[in-house]
Amino acid sequence: MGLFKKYLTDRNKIFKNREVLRHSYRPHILPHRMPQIDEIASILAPSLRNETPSNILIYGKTGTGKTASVRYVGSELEKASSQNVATCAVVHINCEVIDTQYRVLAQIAKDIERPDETPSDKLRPHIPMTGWPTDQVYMELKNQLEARGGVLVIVLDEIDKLVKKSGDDTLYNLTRINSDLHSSRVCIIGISNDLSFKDFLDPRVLSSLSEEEIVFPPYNAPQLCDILQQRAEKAFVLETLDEGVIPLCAALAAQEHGDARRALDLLRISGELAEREEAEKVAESHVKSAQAKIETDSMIECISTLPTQSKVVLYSMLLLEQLGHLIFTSGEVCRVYQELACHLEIDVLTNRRITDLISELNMLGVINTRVVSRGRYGRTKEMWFDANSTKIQEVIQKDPRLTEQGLGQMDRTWLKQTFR
DNA sequence: ACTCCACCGGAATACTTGGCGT
DNA sequence: ACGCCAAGTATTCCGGTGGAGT
Repeated sequence: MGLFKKYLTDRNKIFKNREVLRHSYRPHILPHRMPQIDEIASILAPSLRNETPSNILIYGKTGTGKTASVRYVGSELEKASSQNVATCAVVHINCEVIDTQYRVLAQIAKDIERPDETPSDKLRPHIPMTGWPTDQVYMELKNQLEARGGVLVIVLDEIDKLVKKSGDDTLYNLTRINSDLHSSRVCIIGISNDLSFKDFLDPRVLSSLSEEEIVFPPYNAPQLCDILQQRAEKAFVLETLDEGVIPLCAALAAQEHGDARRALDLLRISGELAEREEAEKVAESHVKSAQAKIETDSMIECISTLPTQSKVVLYSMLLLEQLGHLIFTSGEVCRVYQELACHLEIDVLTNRRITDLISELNMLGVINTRVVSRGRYGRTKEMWFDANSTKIQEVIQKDPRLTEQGLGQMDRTWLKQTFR
């Protein structure tokens, strides 16, 4: 009973409304996105006169406000059309969740069902979540579109995921659906954060889909400041943020590709840290700890999901570091790995494979590597940890096969002799 | 049953500079 | 002093395999 009491009382010292800082929160004003919003709006405007708007392809890194902007324009469009004769509707589909042709078509059909359906609509068969041939779903969707008329804007969020998982058939069908329709029109907006997905597309689909292209550039530090400022006013109790907090969050996130989500995470976690240590205000020191926390958290997450073999390779490096080596070569790591793998009675991979795993660890940012040529003594790759490796060791040893007991019997004298 | 993908390793080729021959 | 060689992996290319998904 009394356990949570202290959390209930003076809890609102720092946060007024924490939800405002979450990714799912949708602000009413999107700072520094007016040019993009205006462009989208001007492209979609013909739909209010019952004309077909151009299809749009939108690019931009994560956290640049693509989805939020499109949703904003979409809701404004629906608002405008309700005062107008023409009927415009917007369907928003996240292709990371809905990732097959069947489910995309079914979802669109489901979303355009109107609550005020006439009796004849009631007779219309409901598309089941599974069971129909895809062309039948396609036909049914077409019928529904014809029945409701007007213009339907279909937003395909994370469209690259859809193309990657189930090819470009869906897009092909959707782009040519207009030629089968008489009393209604369809417009497609594709949102992607990966430019290279165009390569997987049929040229015809691509040209039809990218009649208009809009790029969302990353935010710079001052822009992120504005965004944070706007949210902070709603999220935090007045005067609980030190002056430098927001600029620091913005600067750190701007270094990291200008991701607004990252900036909001930083701000939120800074606040949570301050709250936890019952500070009066959020200080810059909290932001720095938040940054470190985010980094180690993602590192821990990353390492713990590594395949066993990679962990063993990483452990080999840790052993070398404990022997006082700050920098090790691939040859050394391979030798330690082989000994280690032998003791653990797991498959011993060849050096060929180890070098691949090392490169992978480098890509993930767990270690740093550098290729060096040592003249007569060959060419090798040097690697080292940059953060404190103790965290990494803790995570690695959570793997049941890599605990101290399992390795206690290992012949460490061999190690010491070889790598003095 | 069939396809696709992640994982694996062999062989060939690329790379770079200290050392050695001249 | 100069230039080529060789060491020792990196890197690339490619083909095989087993398991997951459909």
